[in-house]
Amino acid sequence: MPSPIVRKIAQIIEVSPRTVERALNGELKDTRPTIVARNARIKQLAREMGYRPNAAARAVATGRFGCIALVVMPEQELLPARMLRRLCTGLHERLDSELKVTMLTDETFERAEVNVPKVLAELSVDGLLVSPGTALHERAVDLVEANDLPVVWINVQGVHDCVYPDEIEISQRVARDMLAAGCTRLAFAALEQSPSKHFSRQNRWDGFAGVAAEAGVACRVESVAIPFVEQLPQADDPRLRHWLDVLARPDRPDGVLCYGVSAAGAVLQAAATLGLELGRDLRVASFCTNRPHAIMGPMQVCEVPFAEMADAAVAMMAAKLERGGHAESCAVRYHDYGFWG
Amino acid sequence: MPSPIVRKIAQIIEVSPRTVERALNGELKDTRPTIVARNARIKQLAREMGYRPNAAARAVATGRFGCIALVVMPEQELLPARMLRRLCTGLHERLDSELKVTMLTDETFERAEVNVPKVLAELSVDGLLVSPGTALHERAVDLVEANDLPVVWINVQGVHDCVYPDEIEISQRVARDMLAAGCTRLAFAALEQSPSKHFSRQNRWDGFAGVAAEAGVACRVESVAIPFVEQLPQADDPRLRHWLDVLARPDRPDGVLCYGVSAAGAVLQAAATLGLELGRDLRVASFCTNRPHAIMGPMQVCEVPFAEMADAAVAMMAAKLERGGHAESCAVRYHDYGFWG
DNA sequence: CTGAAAGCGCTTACAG
DNA sequence: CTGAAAGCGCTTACAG
Repeated sequence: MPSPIVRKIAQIIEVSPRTVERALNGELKDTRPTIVARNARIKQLAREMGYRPNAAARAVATGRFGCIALVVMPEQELLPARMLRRLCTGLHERLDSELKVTMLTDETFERAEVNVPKVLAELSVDGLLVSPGTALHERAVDLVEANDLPVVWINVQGVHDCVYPDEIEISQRVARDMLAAGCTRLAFAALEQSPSKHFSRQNRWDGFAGVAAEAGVACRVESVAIPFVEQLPQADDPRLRHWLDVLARPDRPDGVLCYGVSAAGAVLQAAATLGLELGRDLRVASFCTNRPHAIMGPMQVCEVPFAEMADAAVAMMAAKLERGGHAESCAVRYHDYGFWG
Repeated sequence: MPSPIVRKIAQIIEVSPRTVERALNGELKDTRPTIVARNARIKQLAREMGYRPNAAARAVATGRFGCIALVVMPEQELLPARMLRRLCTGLHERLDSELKVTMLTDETFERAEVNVPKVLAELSVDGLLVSPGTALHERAVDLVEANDLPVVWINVQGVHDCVYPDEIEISQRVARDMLAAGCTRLAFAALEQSPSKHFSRQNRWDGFAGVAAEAGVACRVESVAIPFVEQLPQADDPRLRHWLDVLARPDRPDGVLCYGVSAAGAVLQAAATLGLELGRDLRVASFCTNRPHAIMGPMQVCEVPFAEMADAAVAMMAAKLERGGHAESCAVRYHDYGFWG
């Protein structure tokens, strides 16, 4: 049975409810003025009476939900607003779909069958975008794959159905730029904790060190172990101490690529403290998740291309929804923006 | 008609489909071993056959969607992951609901009736959480209120249905701390562009300057005009130049509260350049949206309590869903964490 | 184009 | 507890 509002409109206009629905859906292509006017009247009435089509009812009838889920992990800070933004608009434009955000918590993993999020336990979306951040829990993979919905993995490196940044290419670019600028002792600044499990850690090093090796230039890792703290960096931060030490050596590096801004902050501050002039004595480049708004110092910043990854993920989802099966993974290129102070 | 899987299970167990559904929903409280075993078998079969209840069908039947929308604006970077996290878990736990994220784009505002997002144009959620960031577009208010769903405004200051941080109280606290530490010339560091329209701009100044005035201590605004750039701060950043100038004066401030980390970065860097010792010559405090991971220098950081706002928003939504009508607005207290280098 | 019917999968309400 | 029926609001498919 049609909704009360639709029935009331039907009564007023003196047509069947089905005709009202057709007019509302724009299914009527009759161009005769009478019909066109009637349809306009129907739409007008619907607006006045506050009619809104029930998306759930349509989903039941069509079997499509018009909704895609974004599955994320709780630890991660890796949910940049610009990615969310592009996912929203991309899904809207390309798939006429909305975005549901779900989180896999620790509880989800612990109590097996009990705490599965509704998106995975019920039928309510047409596909899954999974953005596990830096820590891809094994149980998460199982949970997602237990579902038979189309899946696209974001920022995960795999043979198919993955969208990830081309970390190697950008790292090579940075290394070449440093060499071209005359650097002779390269270093890769990293932290030892969690992100080390993420492919970006290895890829960034491989690309950077690979170019150095080819050129016969020294390159080493400077990795500081600090407990992974959710708290602010401290005044006697171990990262800062480490870099004060490294940059004081006679054979100090003159070109440093930092895994993230956390390491970069330490390098820059140490350099400033030691009176090194950036751009001359030392060149610094850093990856970052979000563009830093605060002044950090003259360095080159490589922003992880989350917006472009979102676009690629939507495109891949569209292809899978249409054709089914697996999709070829997609490495998204960094568009770095130079910034040599 | 029940779903094919349910019917098949019913056939196997030799009961009616309705009984299968009851078992699956845990509606059966009969403790007789035979029944208990049968129900377990039903659940087992459902699992094996990959049965998942159709959320849309349930929504049609019950009139509840089990979903809340988060409406955000595109310009904003104000969608901290921790807020999203708490919204997800809070809605799940307190309302057994999920979260749909929608964005109001410029197109939404321009072409009136055409580009209304589906969440607002259709029936698909039980309520609206609106987080407009720093720029509350007037059309956005209209669009949201045209809907008759329960609404909660996040980070908006209004008489009812709003959840926002208590900017005045925290600013007063900072001012008192600075005075207690012996500061005699206070300054509020701000930028002139967009956030100035947000209530936080006025409130932070009012709280800070109010305490200074009461104590008879000088307090002024140092507001730098820079074009609102989506690009990185530059080497000869106007903010930096301004603060180099301000801190070089003989009557330079010795206690500075910064509107955000963008301003704070300039203050800290200028202080370092001029050889001022933080904590002795100069005390700096700053608001921030996201906890900075990079070392910025010894200062006090007031992190906008987005997680707590999310909790309050969920609680308010729960209340409105239950009781209807308006809810009293809720000012969320900052829990600052001192950090004096 | 129009209308009456059946169907989507689930829940509510009512007999047995 | 169990089952048959009706209903939620929309779409698909089929006559007129």
